[in-house]
Amino acid sequence: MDSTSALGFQDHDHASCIRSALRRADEHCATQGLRLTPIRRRVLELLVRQHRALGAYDILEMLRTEGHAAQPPVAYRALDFLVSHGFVHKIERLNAFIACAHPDDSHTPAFLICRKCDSVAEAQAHPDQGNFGRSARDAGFRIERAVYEAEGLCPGCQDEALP
Amino acid sequence: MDSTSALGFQDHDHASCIRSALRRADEHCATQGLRLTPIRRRVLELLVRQHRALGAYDILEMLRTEGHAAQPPVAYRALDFLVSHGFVHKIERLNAFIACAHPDDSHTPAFLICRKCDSVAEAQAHPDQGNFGRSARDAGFRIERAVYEAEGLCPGCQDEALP
DNA sequence: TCGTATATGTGATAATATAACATTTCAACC
DNA sequence: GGTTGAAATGTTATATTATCACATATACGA
Repeated sequence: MDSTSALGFQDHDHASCIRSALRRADEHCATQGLRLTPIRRRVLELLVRQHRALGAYDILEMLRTEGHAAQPPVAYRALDFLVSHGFVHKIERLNAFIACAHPDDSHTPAFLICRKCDSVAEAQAHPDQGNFGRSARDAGFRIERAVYEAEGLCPGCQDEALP
Repeated sequence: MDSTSALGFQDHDHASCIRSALRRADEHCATQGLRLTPIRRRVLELLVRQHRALGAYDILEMLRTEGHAAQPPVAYRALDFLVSHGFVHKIERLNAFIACAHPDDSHTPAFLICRKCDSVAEAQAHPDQGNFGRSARDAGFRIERAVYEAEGLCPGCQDEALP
């Protein structure tokens, strides 16, 4: 396999991708005094392994098959932690969650969601730039958080019969 | 009152705003052979009048108080119609709906959502431009639809005590 | 006017998310 | 080591958002 891509529609060395994502999370939490408890770490690992967007109830189901207690708050609390510290993003359009592909730098994620195969790639957005940022400034609006999500067809699915 | 603003954080002549929005919808549907049935028109009117984002169940509630039959599909079907023809947008971040502020031209809406007063302004985005569009092109992704939603503070709410 | 497609009425249920409160764990401090 | 307060977890219940399924009604073209 070839090396990890920042964008996500390519192959990559997934085993090392999983290891490094968890290691980075461990290190970040140690540094910041955050508690990456077993459930939180396990939810992150599930998301990193799957490498696609999962609903909270998908995660809950996986936890259950492993014998964890698993009422909905268990999943939502772990996800809240992971999202609020930038390890995971919520994709609003899908009501689903995905492991962050650029966990080191703080950033505004921008998602490219394939409507055919459900793969999701993460790019970076810059809310203060571009037309949207200008509109916000012109309106006197102070942006604190931004959602950028595009739906369409990934390279692989464009090649197949349409639509 | 002063004239209608394209952006939405300013005052405007709301009575004429409502009239013209409905008139434009009537005309557009006549031209395109679409059926703006009484329920669909009523839902559009409710959204235009309120001039803010409403949940499907808020709309349902309003319909009920008017004596319409009002099981959830009634609201969702009307909203589906209005959204699919561009009269109304869904704000994914809020799971709510808002009347389109630029109903004449087909466009990608971009929302500025005030977290304090819940007002929403609609600007325009250009998915093929900017950093996000470039990322999509670089990844070979074909964008068909895009969600741009920013949360923060509107001009009025920035002036008050924070946060 | 007949037939068909579209829209509506209605009951049920699915899918997503949070409230509330008891209990446990953890780490900081004594 | 024991105490304590904050954070995390366990658990029941419920709120919120959205869709399915199927019967009925309405609109519109042939």
